[in-house]
Amino acid sequence: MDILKKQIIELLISVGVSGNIDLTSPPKAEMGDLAFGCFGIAKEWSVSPNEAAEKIVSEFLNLKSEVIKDVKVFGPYVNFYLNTSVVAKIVLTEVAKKNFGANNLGHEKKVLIEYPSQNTHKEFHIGHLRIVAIGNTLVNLYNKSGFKMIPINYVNDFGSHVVKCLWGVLKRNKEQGIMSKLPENKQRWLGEVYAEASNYIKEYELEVRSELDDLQKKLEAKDKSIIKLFKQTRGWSIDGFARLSQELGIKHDKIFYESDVKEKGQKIVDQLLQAGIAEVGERGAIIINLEKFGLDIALLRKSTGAGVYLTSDLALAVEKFKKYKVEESINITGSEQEFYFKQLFKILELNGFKNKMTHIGCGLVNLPSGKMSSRTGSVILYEDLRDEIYAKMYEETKSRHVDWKENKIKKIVGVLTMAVLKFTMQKHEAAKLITFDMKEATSFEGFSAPYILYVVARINSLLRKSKINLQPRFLVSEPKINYSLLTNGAEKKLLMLMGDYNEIVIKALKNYNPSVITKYCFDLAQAFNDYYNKVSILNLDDKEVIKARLVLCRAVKLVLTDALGLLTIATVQEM
RNA sequence: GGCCCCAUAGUUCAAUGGAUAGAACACCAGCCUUCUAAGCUGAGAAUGUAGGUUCGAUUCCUACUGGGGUCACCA
Repeated sequence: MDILKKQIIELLISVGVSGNIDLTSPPKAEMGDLAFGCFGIAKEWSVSPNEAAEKIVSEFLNLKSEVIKDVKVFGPYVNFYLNTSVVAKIVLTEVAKKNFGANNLGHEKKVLIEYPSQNTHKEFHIGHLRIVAIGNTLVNLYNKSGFKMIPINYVNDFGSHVVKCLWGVLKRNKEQGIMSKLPENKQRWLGEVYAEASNYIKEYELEVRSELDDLQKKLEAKDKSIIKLFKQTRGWSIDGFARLSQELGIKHDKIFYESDVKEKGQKIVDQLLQAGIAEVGERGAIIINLEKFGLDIALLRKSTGAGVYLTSDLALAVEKFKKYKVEESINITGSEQEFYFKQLFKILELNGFKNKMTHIGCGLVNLPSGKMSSRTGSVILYEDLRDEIYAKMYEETKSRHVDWKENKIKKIVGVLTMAVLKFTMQKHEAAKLITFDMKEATSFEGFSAPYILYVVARINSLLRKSKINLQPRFLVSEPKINYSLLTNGAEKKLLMLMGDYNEIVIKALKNYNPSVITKYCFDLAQAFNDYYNKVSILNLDDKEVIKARLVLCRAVKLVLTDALGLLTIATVQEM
């Protein structure tokens, strides 16, 4: 498609158009395939956009081009009607190439990406799922764009949430002797204990404050009375995360823990204090005044001497660049941490840190009832959502395919479940808050993963039933295909969409927005369903037409599979 | 209260400052003796309010209204 656009842009230049030439898609198929808006050039020529369009079209009548079938004026636009067989040849040849849709914006540049930065001793809910889904896709988008991505995670295993959770475990154990009869999913159990404890603490803060402070001091001093329980519970969380990472397709190069960098962070705080950048605040806490930057006051060290999240993050920033020598570091978190990251980056800057750091704030996942809150129990855990979707999907699949074996159903339902989870979390603009609706998430119609996987399954079925052996994918295109047999509007629409893939990848990357990809998958799948319902692909007399259409169908499958792959969504043969 | 973000059909979401504001769900009317009906076709339905910039504003600016987030011992 780049090739195609380039040809048209060159022709426009040859008739005197200059500047940044951008070709867009007309709103309706009857209005052509590509359009050039004459607003900019009209100004340059000191005529109205409509006059400029007329002038360009009259010049075009003298030009000859294989690609362009016709050129028409629509008000201020010059619209091009393309020769479908030429488009087919170009697009289908491109799609068959290895790594179709890739670009080289990155020039091998090394970039580090940190997500989802969750905590041990706490629950893993659907908000975390969203960050994981988006993070995974960003890694893929960067890699497809010629960057060398290094995904890492930073797990906070040492904050006051750990203290609260341990306090809760001890309390429960004392009251119920619970440690001997723990459930299998201990990571989840810790999350429950944390929620319960933190709820209790909020209510009876004054009574238990000193107990908590004492526990935190013991923990930081690695006191024997608590360190064993800490290590044990920390291990449960970490094992749980490892399982979830595997399940969700996260491939971290390394996992940093707060306990690794905490002491280094404290040293940086000392330096900041000595340099006069930080100061002593209320009750002897160490703070840094960022009011002149509009960033209020940040706490670097508690009055008890204990560090906070910021303390460790200062050291982590240094460590990351030292270890990986990357040109940029990206953090993906929930948008509620935007202010925090502004403070962090400003402090690093004041400390003479010059490396490029970017924060991407993903919109939170709300429920129809409002914000998720473990306090009121209105939290949807990732595992619960997964199981719910799996159950519905299983029922659906079983009722459709009574003859399928249990193993086959389970395998396919497993793929579909992950697809639904990831698609749901990426169908909206990444930065925007979403309202999660269970009913919608477990409905498998319309703008959803099954709709798209269904198209891939249909194409697989066509390819199986055709009994025509197409060339393997990477032997470029089909040498014996008669592209002029692809003529109808639905075919052209599919070709034009596939031709856009390259630009879609770049757009998604530049906006840090995977929803550009989900939307694209849906558009392409929808165009295919339209095609599928309009024409026959296999039930035809002319074998050459069957072959040409099959090659087109296979191209759609390849592009959809690749795009879904960016979203870390796998496809199925049948469903 | 300060700062940041958001406001589009009944609902959930789209739309680099450009053509008649697109989808999905829900609702109503149709399509399986034919390649997978998790599909397709058709109908109704929307830019919070008031200004401004522009040839042109859902998009940019200002104010207002409503919602969310955040603002040193939480992460």
